[in-house]
Amino acid sequence: MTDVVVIPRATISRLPVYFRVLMELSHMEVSLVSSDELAARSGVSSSQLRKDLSYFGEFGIRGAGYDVGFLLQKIREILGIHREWRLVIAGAGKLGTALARYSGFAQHGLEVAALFDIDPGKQGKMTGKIPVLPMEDLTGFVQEHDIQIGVITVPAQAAQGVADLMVRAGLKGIWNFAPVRIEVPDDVIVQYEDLVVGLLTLSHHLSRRMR
Amino acid sequence: MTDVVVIPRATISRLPVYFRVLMELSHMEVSLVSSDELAARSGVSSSQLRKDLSYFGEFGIRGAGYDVGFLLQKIREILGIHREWRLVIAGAGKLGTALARYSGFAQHGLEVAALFDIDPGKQGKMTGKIPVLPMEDLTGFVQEHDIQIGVITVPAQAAQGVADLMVRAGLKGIWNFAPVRIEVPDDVIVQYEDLVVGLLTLSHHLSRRMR
DNA sequence: TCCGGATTGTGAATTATTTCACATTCATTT
DNA sequence: AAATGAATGTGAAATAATTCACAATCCGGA
Repeated sequence: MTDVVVIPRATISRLPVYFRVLMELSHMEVSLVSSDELAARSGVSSSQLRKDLSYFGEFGIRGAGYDVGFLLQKIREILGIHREWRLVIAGAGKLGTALARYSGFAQHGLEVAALFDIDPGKQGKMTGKIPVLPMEDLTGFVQEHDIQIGVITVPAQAAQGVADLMVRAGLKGIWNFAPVRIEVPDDVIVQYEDLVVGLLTLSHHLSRRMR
Repeated sequence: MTDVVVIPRATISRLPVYFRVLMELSHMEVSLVSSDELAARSGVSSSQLRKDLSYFGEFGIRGAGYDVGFLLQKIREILGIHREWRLVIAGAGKLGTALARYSGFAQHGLEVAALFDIDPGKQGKMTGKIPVLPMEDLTGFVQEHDIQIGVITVPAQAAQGVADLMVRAGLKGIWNFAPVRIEVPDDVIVQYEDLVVGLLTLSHHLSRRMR
């Protein structure tokens, strides 16, 4: 009877926020921060913050607060960004190329190695420093360049095919922007991202309020 | 003592998924669907689906299922997309221009009217059929063209200034891609969208599993 | 070395969300 | 018109997440 500690989904999604705030504090040369201060800057309650961190260990100093550098390193480890991840993007359309050039990733140890597309008109071009390659080269590229994560930015109807390709190539994590569920083996993790959800949530609240 | 029905956040975020599945069914000329079927296609349990819909009314036919067209219309109304929304995007960088051209919006009655940027090098150009205008023209444009929603895709440090501008222009809904909290009056709704969260969530799960 | 002030870490209480299970209701058949 | 079968709608139960509140502990000063 080992009791498995289950970490709430929402806790994980708040860690990147804490991380970012800690980075700011670090740049401001702040070396110690209380849960009250860190929570306020992150937009959560201080008990929420402390509970979130408590799932992973005891990182604070009672009576004092948290050492910014130390906590930063701990969150880095929890989020798995103390190591580098390399990723490829399938679909060199608007979204794929925008993501490829997005600077937010590099800041977190994430390197976009290549884009892939079935359209020969896009192949061979460069998006910034990143090459656009034929989709059929994905498997070889992934294996040669030690890639771990695949990003899907192709149209919905092509998403399952691309996912299958990524699974066969050995990728263990898929970040899926196509608005469809995809089927993958149990050892592959899929993270869904649906931009329309956010906008329609806003639309819903707006239209409620204007009613 | 009127009991206020509070609708779970998560319920709202599932409606766009149901909507999309219903659209597919509609294209497949399916006119009646059971909660089991609709739920399975949406990746939720059937009781979840029924409970979600029950917050808004009784839309089904006991013993039979849901009329696809009727439910589609009801969800359209709940999400506020039975009317048209017009939006402007502040920040004509990678993300802003990618969003401007994203076809997913038009499909939901959302029209991107213009992009705004402080960089004169970007002003005057067109992104598809959408003009890129100077940031100082935002207020006038919003008022002349009856815009309701503002999208922020500028760097974090510029986000608050842009939000202030949008508030002054009279926008009541803001979709914020900048990774910072912004301060707005109570009558303005802010929807946050942080792409890094999804990727770092994936990174976390991956690194746990590889441990 | 002891004391006072401050802040963490965490069980317990509360609140929110999901699932269960079945009474209710509707369409269809006889 | 009544009986049958099927699937919704929904209170109640179970589970999950958040907040509360305070004991535990640490820092710094006397």
